[in-house]
Amino acid sequence: MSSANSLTVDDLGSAAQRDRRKRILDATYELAREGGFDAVQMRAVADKAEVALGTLYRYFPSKIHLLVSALASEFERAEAAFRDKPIPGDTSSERVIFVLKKTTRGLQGDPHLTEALTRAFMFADASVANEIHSVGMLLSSMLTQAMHPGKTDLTDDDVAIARVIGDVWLSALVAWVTGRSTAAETGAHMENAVRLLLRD
Amino acid sequence: MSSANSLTVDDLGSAAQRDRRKRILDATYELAREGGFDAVQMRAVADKAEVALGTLYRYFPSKIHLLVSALASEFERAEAAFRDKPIPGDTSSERVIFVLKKTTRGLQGDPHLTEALTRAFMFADASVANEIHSVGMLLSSMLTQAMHPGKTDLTDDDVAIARVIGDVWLSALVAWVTGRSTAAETGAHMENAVRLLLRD
DNA sequence: GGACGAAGTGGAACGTGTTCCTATTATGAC
DNA sequence: GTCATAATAGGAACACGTTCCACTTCGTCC
Repeated sequence: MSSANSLTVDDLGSAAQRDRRKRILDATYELAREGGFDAVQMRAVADKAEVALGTLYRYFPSKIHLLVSALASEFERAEAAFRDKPIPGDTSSERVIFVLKKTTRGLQGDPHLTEALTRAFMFADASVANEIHSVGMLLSSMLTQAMHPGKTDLTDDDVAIARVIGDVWLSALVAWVTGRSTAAETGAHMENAVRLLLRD
Repeated sequence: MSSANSLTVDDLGSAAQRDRRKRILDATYELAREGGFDAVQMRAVADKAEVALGTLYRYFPSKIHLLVSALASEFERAEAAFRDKPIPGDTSSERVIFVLKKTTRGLQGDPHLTEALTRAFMFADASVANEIHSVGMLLSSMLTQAMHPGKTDLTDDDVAIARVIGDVWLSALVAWVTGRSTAAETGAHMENAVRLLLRD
């Protein structure tokens, strides 16, 4: 696995380059949606995005970087969607469960895509730290906002709870994408965890 | 990924076969300890175990099956070690933290081995369900025993809590083996989670 | 002890992630 | 406009997981 970083939008000077990057990510999504992790083959991505294989590797130094970057931009969309509208629910747990279920349902609507992104996330090593960190921050921010809408001075416990919920969510997702549990079990397990952590 | 199962000890008739299986797992451990996931190369395992590549694949239908089987037998050892001696600690949380820290320290003493086993576990798909299930049961049993030594009529909450702790442990482990968090952070995060879940 | 099927050997071959090299094209300084 | 440099194209080559095949050995039943 390479130690270089993926090229972000900000790294790219010209419009042509930003367009190449977008074509690559679009091709990745499409292949992932159709056939999951295994279908995202680097030659296929390059072909579909109409870039050379070497160029693909210049933009994303490995398949894992590529998929985790795709995951990160998916999360950016999700986080942005929650940021504006208030989250329904009277208690922390209701709001957190709302966010989890909504996000999870979104993912479960695209099982192959989710499988591809989750597998990549779990397989990522330290060289993907930047991309992983983005995802972690976004998830944590979504959860703490759901717990305490508008609150900025979060306690250590708030952050710890969000992190535990994030862990459970990830484990549940892995169990689901790898066919070890059903969507319903995933949901029930997450609700259980939230109930145990946020007793309000 | 193949859909067949790994051959367990019970599946194997002759002593020569059990010996082959053991040689394969020993070779796997040795390579994993030296160089982690990437160093466990199927040709290298076959060479070191002195079996043909085809035989290796007969015993373990993929690299993932092989490594998750190795993980399962590691957990069997750990679980057996806890089963006999009483677990020190006056409260549930103390005992659970003891078990987690002890197990984690054991794993952290062999970073490459742990990396190999954890990566495999996280990458496993439904075809590895049997092996995964063994690991899950052993982990859950260790945790519930630590929470309530000797108790047999566990409540749903007991089981749910054990599962959440297991999830956190796994996420922490993944973060550690992929170099995203230090051993100390891993420990602190697990303690936090236990404290939030078991308030006694 | 001979026959037969299962298990094992040795190794070629294939697919896909990754690397690398050369030729060509775009970009920017002057 | 010209040139130097970087970026891209196109594709060969390599590594390792996996599959497959022809052959040999082992265990078992008669």
